[in-house]
Formats: sequence, C-alpha cells, structure tokens
Amino acid sequence: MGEGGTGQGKGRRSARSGGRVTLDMVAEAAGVSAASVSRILNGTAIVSGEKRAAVDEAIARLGYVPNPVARGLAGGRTLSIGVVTQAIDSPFYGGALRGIEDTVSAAGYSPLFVSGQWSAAHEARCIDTLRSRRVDGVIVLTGRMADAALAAVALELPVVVTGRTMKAPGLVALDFDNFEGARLATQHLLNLGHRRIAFISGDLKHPDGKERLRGYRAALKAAGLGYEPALVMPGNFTEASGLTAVERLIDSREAFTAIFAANDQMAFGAGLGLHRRKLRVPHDVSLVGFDDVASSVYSIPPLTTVHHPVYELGQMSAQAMLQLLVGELPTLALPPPRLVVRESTRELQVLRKR
Amino acid sequence: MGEGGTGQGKGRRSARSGGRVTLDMVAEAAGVSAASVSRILNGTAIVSGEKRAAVDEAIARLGYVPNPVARGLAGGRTLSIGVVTQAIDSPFYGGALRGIEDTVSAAGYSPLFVSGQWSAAHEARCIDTLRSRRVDGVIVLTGRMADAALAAVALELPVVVTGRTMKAPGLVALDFDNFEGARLATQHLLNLGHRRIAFISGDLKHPDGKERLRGYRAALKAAGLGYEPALVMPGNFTEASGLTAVERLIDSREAFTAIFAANDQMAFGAGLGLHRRKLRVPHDVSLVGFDDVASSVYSIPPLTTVHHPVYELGQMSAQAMLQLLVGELPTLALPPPRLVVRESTRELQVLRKR
DNA sequence: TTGTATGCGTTATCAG
DNA sequence: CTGATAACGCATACAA
Repeated sequence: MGEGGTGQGKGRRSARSGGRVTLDMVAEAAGVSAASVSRILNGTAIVSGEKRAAVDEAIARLGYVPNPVARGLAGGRTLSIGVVTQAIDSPFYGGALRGIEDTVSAAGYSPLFVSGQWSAAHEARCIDTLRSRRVDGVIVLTGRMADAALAAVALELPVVVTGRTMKAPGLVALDFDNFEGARLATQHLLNLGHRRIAFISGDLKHPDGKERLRGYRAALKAAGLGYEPALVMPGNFTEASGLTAVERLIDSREAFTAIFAANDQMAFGAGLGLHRRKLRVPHDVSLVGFDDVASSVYSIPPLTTVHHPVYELGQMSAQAMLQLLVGELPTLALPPPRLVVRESTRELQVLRKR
Repeated sequence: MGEGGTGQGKGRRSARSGGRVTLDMVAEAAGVSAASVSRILNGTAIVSGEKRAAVDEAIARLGYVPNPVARGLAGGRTLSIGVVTQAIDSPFYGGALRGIEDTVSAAGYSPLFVSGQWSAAHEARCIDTLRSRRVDGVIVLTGRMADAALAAVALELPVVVTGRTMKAPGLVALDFDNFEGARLATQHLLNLGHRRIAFISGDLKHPDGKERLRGYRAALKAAGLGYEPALVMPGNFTEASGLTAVERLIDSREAFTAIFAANDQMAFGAGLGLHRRKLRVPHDVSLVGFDDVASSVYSIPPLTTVHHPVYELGQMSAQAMLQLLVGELPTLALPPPRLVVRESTRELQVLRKR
C-alpha cells in the first residue's frame, strides 16, 4: 500500500533504513514547505484547502509515515506512554495491560511496559527508565511506591495510578471499590447460612489487601458476628500462600464452613489444599475468590468470585491518560463490584451447622 | 540518586523537560568535546585515561543520563526492540514476555510489546508500527505470518522468531521440540496401560498444533496402535474449546480412558467437562496437558503435563536478538521437552480395560 | 587520540 | 496563512 501503481518519478525508494519517505520529500512533492506539512499533520494551524489536498495526495502517493523518533526529539512528545506493572505475566494484570494497549494504540500511542517486581525501589528505577525514554505520561498499576513519590513524578509528567485513592496535581487515581467487593462476597456466604467464614487475606501492606479485609469484617459485623482472628490467615496473593493458609487453618482445628480468599489465585491454592485434605468444594466448604480472572471460569468447580473489571480498568486508565495529555481533567469511574456466583459456594447444610 | 548531596554549582536544574543534563553540558564540564563524550559512552574509539576520568566524573556529578530519543535519531539505534506476541495476557506467552523483558532490559534495551491478536494482517501492522518506531530488532513469538513475509522484514532488521523452524538471512528461528514433547506425553499414558487415548488438538494451522498431533500419532504408531480419527477432537488452544471437545467426545460414546490435550488451557477445559459429566480425574480418566503453565501446579488435580520452558524461551530469544545486534550468529538451543508427572494421570485399572 | 562540522526528521519560532 | 531557519541531543565522517 502507498506504493501504488503510479510509481512515476521518485522510483524505488532510495537508500538505507528501509528507504523511508521523509516529511521533506512530501513537502517537495506537494510543492509546499515542510512546515506546512507538519502543520497539516498535527492540526497545529489552519491551512488552505488547496495545499492540504496536495499534501494529502502526496502523503498517500509516497506512502509517507511520520518518524516518531524525530518527532520526539523535536516536539518533546514521543507518543509513547509508560506503563509500570508488577508482573507482566500476572493473570490479573494481564487483562489490564490488554485494555491499556487497545486503548492507547487506537489513539496512535505506543505503550512501554515495565515490570516493577513488587518493589518500590525497582518501580522507581522503572520510572526513571521511562522518563529517560521521554514517555509522554506514566500509568502505574497499583504499585508499591509511596503516594508522595508518585506525586513528585506527577509534577513533571502526567500520571495515572490505579489501586489507590489520592489527589495530586497532574495525577489521577482510579480505584476499584475493594471494600464493597469484599463485603459482597462475605455477604453472599452469610446469605447462604454460613457463619464460620474463614478469610485468607492478601498482602496487608497492599491497599487492596487492606480494603478487602475491611470489607470482610464489615459484613461480619453487620450480620452481628464477631471478628475471630483465628479464622483469618495471612496470604500474599499467590496460589502457594492460599494453599499454605488452608493447611494451617485445618491444622488449627478451628471450625469453618466457608472460605473467602482475597483473590482468585489464593482461592485456587486453597481449593487444592482442601482437595488434598479430602474436603470437597462446595459440598464440605464453600469457597469464594476475588478478581474473576479468566481461569476462574474453568476451575473445578468454577469459582464464585467478585468480578473485578480489569480490562475496563486498563481501558479507563488509558483514557484518563489520553485526556490528561490533551489537558482535560478526567472524570471516570469504574463500574461497581459485582458478585459472580458459580459453583464453589452453596447453602450451608443444617447437619453441619454448629 | 545522581542528585547527591554535593549539589554545588549548576544548582536547581534549569528549564523545562525536567531540566535534563545534556551531553554537551557534560563535555563542557569535563573540558572535552562532545564527540569524545559520545565516544566514551559508546566505546566507539579509544580515549585517553585522563579525559575518560574527567568525563566519568562529570557524568556522575551532573547525573547525566543519555537521551535515547536523540540517540535514535542520530545513530539509527533506538535501543529498543519490538516484541510481537499474540495476546499480552496469555498465561502461556506471559512467561516468555517476562524472560524477554528481564534479558533485554539488563542489556540496556527496552522491549516494545504489541499484540498480534492471532491475525497475520494485524501482525503485519504491528511490525509496521514497530518499524516506524525504529526498533533495532523484532522478536516474533510464534505468529501467524507467512515465513516469506518474515524473511522479508528480516532483510531490513534483525528478526528472532519462535515456534517455527526456518532459515533466512538476518533471521534466527528458535523452536521447541513439540513433536518430542507430544510423543513423551502420549508415551507416558501408554506406559500407564492406556490404549484408548483421546487427543484434543490445538489449532492445526498453527505449527505447534501440527507438531503435537504428529507426536501423538508417532507414539501410538510406535506402540503398534492404529490412529483412530474418532478419538481426535479439534480445539483451538482455549479452555472453552477443551470443554467442548470433551463433551463431543463423551457424546460420541467412543470409549477412552485417557485424554491428551495439546495445551494446558484445553486440558483445564477438558477437566471441567469431565467433572460435569461426573467423570473423575485421574480415577476415571487420565489427563495430560502441554506447556506447564503456572496454574497447572494448582489445578485440581495438579496437571501432568509437558514442561515448555517459556521463560527460557523468552530469555533465549532475547539473547539471540542481542547477539544479532552485535553481528554475532547466535547458536542457541532450547532445553528438550520434559514430562512433569503430577496427579492427573494414573495407571489404567483393569476393570475398565475394554 | 581528539576536535569540528554536519546530519538525523520534526516541530517551533520567527518573519513575511 | 505560509515559508525560512533554528533548535532537539547525539553520533559520525572528516580533518587535525
């Protein structure tokens, strides 16, 4: 394409680097100045219809495509936006990355993904890399960095951060209602008649972890039940920690009829732990997760969980960034949490009622 | 860091753009020419120890960090390498992406990930984007593009492609022995006494899909068993297709005691299908997957599968690219397939033997 | 070995 | 509205 059949003049694209067509060549072909071509391309100023037509034609005929690198040097904008995630291969963040890529690339931007490895120091280094690459903005998925540190980078370039609620100039935070989600999940178990509901917490230094624990406690309290620390096991959002937690729970001989894990991955680990101890889900114990990752539909049994709109989260943070970039103040809100009831929970059978 | 406490002279970094330090400033501070600084930075030429020391000191003191954008414009190298994957959120490719990122960034490069969406046309567009961004090379994970198309881009910039075996100038292909892996998996089932082994194939237009089917057939043949088309169900590497396949298999009333799915995701789907039909794994039917994705350790039961070293695959393709970039001819080989026996397979019980 | 001059492809700042 | 011309930050022939 672009090469067309009417390849008169110019002939075989010239030299190295794939013999690319430059803006100058377009300008010459269209009989205008390079500046005008640039203006047309960027809508920087109003140009007459005639010239515009000539330029458009030349661009099409020559198959011109702008060079983002040169553009970045000259204009300061690289049309690339940095994304710092925790682990690029996480089943959870994966969806968000896809949402970001889809949205951002549709607007002509390219995402630059870097993994923070769950470390504030590493994250800071990632952001330095991103800044040295002159990204136009940075999207931080959750992240471990202090709010203040983030606010500091927001002073120099637009920042969108998910998973926390904060305010700072040049920064927009997009948070999901983890509290409500956890409350919903616990309430579901309560509605099914469960009273002894164990909780496998996530990393409690992580805002999501904190909020989900809070939601669990709130639901319990609203139901007139006391908070029993013995039913709460620490985890770190990995399958392994879910497995360990459930083993400790069983070994503690504390009675429980249901488990709410602070994320799906831990729920999967817990499920395996239960399976190993010959406890069946949901026959013997009901199990609820959080996030609704792709594989939760196909786990055995399919997992009841709280839907976390990660793809939308990605889309929205990207949109927010795009708006920030044009100087608008984004006002976006994530959809509220929604419980997805599948097959890992069921009504408490009376005989086991304590 | 770099700012240090000894912030004498220069004072608060000057103007806009974060008031960055340029190479010229370093040159001036060190009392040498910009060219020399550039040469030191790139090892382009031998410079005297004195000047080098002065420059190093100036760089450290000023906290200079090169601008990749300018570097890209001037030198043609952007220190970024493009990666086209199929789906950035795939549990399978995720590991490879991590391997690539780790390796590439350790060498000072930044990966630019784009999703090909399983479409040759989309892939081609992705590569165009990458090229317009002047990446120094492209890593293609499997991909749908024709070999010839890939060879064509390899003419203009280094290409590393995984999941296929081909030869072309400027291109290195890194393939995994899918045939042997599938043979191993099938052999395992055979060793356990299974004779009626169903196969859920992957996309047969996909080289991996083809090879795995071939391995299955080869093992059967070596065991003196005929190939029964009725035992082979088509799939497309998704959980959903695995579920469907197993349902069709059961509905066909064809007898089988084991299933080999061409990837883990389909195995998970198949597992759920079996569960729904009240068939237990491995009690009633043994199940083997392929890839050994992270979650296969925690599936119920933990899945016996063929380990595919995806992370290493990512690392090696990155290394290969790095070598290509310095003009070396990479000679890397992936580790051979290895069967990971977990709990989804067991010896065939005589009573069910047909 | 080192410095000088030029160019990379665009955008931005000026005059016209 | 439009066209020269100067940055942008660095690398590289070329000359010294």
